[in-house]
Amino acid sequence: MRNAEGDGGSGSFAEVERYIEVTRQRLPGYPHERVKLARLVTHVQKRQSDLSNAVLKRHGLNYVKYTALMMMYGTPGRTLTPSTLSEGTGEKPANITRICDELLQQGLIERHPSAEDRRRVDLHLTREGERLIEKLQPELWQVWDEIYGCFNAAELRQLTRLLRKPLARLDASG
Amino acid sequence: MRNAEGDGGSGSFAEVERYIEVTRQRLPGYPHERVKLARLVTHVQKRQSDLSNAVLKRHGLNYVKYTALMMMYGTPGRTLTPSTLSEGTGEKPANITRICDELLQQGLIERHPSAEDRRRVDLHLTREGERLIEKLQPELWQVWDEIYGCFNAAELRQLTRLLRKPLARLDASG
DNA sequence: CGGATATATTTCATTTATGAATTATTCAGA
DNA sequence: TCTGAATAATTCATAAATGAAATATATCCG
Repeated sequence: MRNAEGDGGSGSFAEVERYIEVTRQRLPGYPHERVKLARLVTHVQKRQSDLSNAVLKRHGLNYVKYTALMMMYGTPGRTLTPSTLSEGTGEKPANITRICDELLQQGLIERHPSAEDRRRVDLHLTREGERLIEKLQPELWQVWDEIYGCFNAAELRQLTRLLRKPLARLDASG
Repeated sequence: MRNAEGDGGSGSFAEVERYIEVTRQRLPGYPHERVKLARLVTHVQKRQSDLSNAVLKRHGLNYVKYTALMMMYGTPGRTLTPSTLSEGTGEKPANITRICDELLQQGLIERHPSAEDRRRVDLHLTREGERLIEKLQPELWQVWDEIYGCFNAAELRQLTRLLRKPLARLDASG
């Protein structure tokens, strides 16, 4: 009743693997393992943002806004700048501005011109922002459990170690 | 190997790891490994879609449109339906409709009512679509190499095996 | 010092993606 | 057979994200 694809067997990704396999046979040299990995990453990412958005929506947030708040929460002084936020979330600066406008509207952050560098803006998590974050945690931990609960400690370490590699590589090469 | 792999180093993800660590100290029970993994997945996904979009843009495509075309290319008969596309790409049906409108405009696919089930629509890759795909491959393989070239065969297998797990799990639980 | 260049943020137009409602068809069961 | 539920696709209003240009400040170096 609740799953859209019950009969297909082991889930929608099986289908994806099938068409990658056909393509591999059509295109000599097709890097099917890398492609499959890329598709997996996309799917997992979609799932995690869909699931967490479902939770966050009830509290007037979405995944990006929440991540922004969490970055402030995890910063000494609970203050950082839009560019740090942009790097940390992967969102483009223009989007960060919009996100912060909204968080400001909601009273979850404050915006102040930076003292040291007047091009900069300091974004500071308000007490209300902190409270919201703390209230939210249990629901989100449940989401992470739902998605990543299938991994034991060793697998988590393994995955983390591996997925860091392509980021380091790209950082270096632009 | 040419990557600057130090984990205390320059990459933007080091910053992310730092704030996760602080948060971990503030919030007892914070599932920092799972959170870190989630953030990694987001970052890697962003990078791969950014990089491939840069290539695809030159050919009037984007990552989703391209994936849609590839799914058709890898399907016997080069024909499938919007719902298959939606599952395979992770995009919502409304977006698939829009995507297909555009691909149609570009002459890369055709749309026909399905014979067996008249609710359905058959999406068929045109000869021109095929040609575009084949022309594009070398450039894209370069992108996948740029991102995933850091992995050897064993690591690719490992990652693929691991990342399949959360998808299977979510498929089952809705 | 002062001009060129780089960095930080924002604005605005546009592209891309989603939710909710709608239409059409199929299917399951009384 | 008929009726209600499920499925497939689309439309439309709206949200979310981006690129490119604009603004303001900082830094580099003659």
